[in-house]
Amino acid sequence: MNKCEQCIVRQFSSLKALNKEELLRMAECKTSFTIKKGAPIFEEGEVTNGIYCVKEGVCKLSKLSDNGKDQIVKLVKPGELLGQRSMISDEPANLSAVALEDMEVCFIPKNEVLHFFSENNQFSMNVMRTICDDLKDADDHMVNMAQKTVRQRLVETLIYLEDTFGKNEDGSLHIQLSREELAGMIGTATESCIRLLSDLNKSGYIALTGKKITIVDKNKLKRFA
Amino acid sequence: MNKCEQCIVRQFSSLKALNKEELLRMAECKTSFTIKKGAPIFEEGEVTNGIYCVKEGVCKLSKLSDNGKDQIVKLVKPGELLGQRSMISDEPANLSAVALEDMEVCFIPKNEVLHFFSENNQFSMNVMRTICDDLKDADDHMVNMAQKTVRQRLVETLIYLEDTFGKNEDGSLHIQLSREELAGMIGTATESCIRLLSDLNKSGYIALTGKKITIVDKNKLKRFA
DNA sequence: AACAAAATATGATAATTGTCATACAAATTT
DNA sequence: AAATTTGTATGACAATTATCATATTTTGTT
Repeated sequence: MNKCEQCIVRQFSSLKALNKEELLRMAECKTSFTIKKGAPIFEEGEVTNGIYCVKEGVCKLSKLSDNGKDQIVKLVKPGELLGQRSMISDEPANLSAVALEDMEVCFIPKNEVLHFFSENNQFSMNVMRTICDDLKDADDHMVNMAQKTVRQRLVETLIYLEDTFGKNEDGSLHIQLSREELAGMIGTATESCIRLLSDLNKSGYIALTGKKITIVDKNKLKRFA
Repeated sequence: MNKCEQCIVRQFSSLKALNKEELLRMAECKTSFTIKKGAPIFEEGEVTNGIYCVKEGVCKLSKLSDNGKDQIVKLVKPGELLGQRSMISDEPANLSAVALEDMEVCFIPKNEVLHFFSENNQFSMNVMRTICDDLKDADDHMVNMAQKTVRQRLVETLIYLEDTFGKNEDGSLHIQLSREELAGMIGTATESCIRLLSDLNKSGYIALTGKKITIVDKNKLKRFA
């Protein structure tokens, strides 16, 4: 079992407020998992009984809509925690978490987290701030969904993906999403997503090479949207 | 100045965790306001330096989109607190709050709230849970915006309005929204909103009498959406 | 009461987006 | 290597929704 004290991602999460003693305690009760690309960490409606700390890999948080389509609400990077909201509200998960890449995550039981909560005010303030950030993002996202066209949302999502997850050496987006998943992020039909990508490609704003998407000129793309 | 201890709405908000002493302290530093229908409590981008406790009246939380339209993110009832997120994140308001009816609100300065935060764990847990509820609502709302048709969103909003704010004696929705505001809730053009209301009226699902909207058969309307 | 301003309503039309069908390409399995 | 499955692409068309123009009604003001 690895020591949380030495974990690289610790300093990027709410957990940075924990002291040595608390980290030792956490290391003892945590469980580490490896999750293969495409596998779920937890599913909507599941009782999680704790939180997950993402050490490596990216996952999507999504919700199945009545129309049978999966809407992606958020992408989660290493250093972030999963399941905080459900734990605090004491409810089953509202969203499903599915790995987009091979992942390493640690599970920390609920009672342990709640213990740190009551003992370490800085920690609980950190968690609270994270949830507040999520709420702001969700509100903003909602306004975009309601008021922007599919084309605008697609362009903004592509730029977000490059800014957040970076590019490969060849300049293409590092994060690999299927067209269906990309459609699930912007809230549209897969065919519409493919068609718009195709348009952007023909107009020279982006380049498509197999599954790879390359933003040719970010500023021009931004101005276009 | 009224005593917070005797305030009716206290028991419905996170403030119910405060003890007598804390309530006395709060009563001394709070400021009461009367806000006329249509007037703002605070605007997007404004530094608020505290939270507002809604004693009477309903307000809308909205955000101006790039296309010039105002998207309504949430309606806030008596007993709820405003500006919690901005206070915790230590950021200017992300949303504007505008009264939909004449209102009575109390302003509680930030440093006072933060003091209760550090002293009273139950209070901070209550606030945290409220924000978690908001986050869940926002996520769900986002999925609806992305995946449902305007008609579905309109129907669900009408039912939400009746369930949440009740009806007048004549059966019409108690809360009064302009067509533009209703369009701002469901994320569509005002004309589209009016047209769909007109359709629902002609089909007998709802009745329109001037500005008043009456849901004729809630179950039928639900099934229809 | 008369007027102006704002809100609601409706028509005509265009633009956007979704759906279904089908083709093609790539990945996976046999 | 052939075959099956899965993902991507495109065409044709229908449905939804937005925009602009213009009535009509309601509200507020003088």
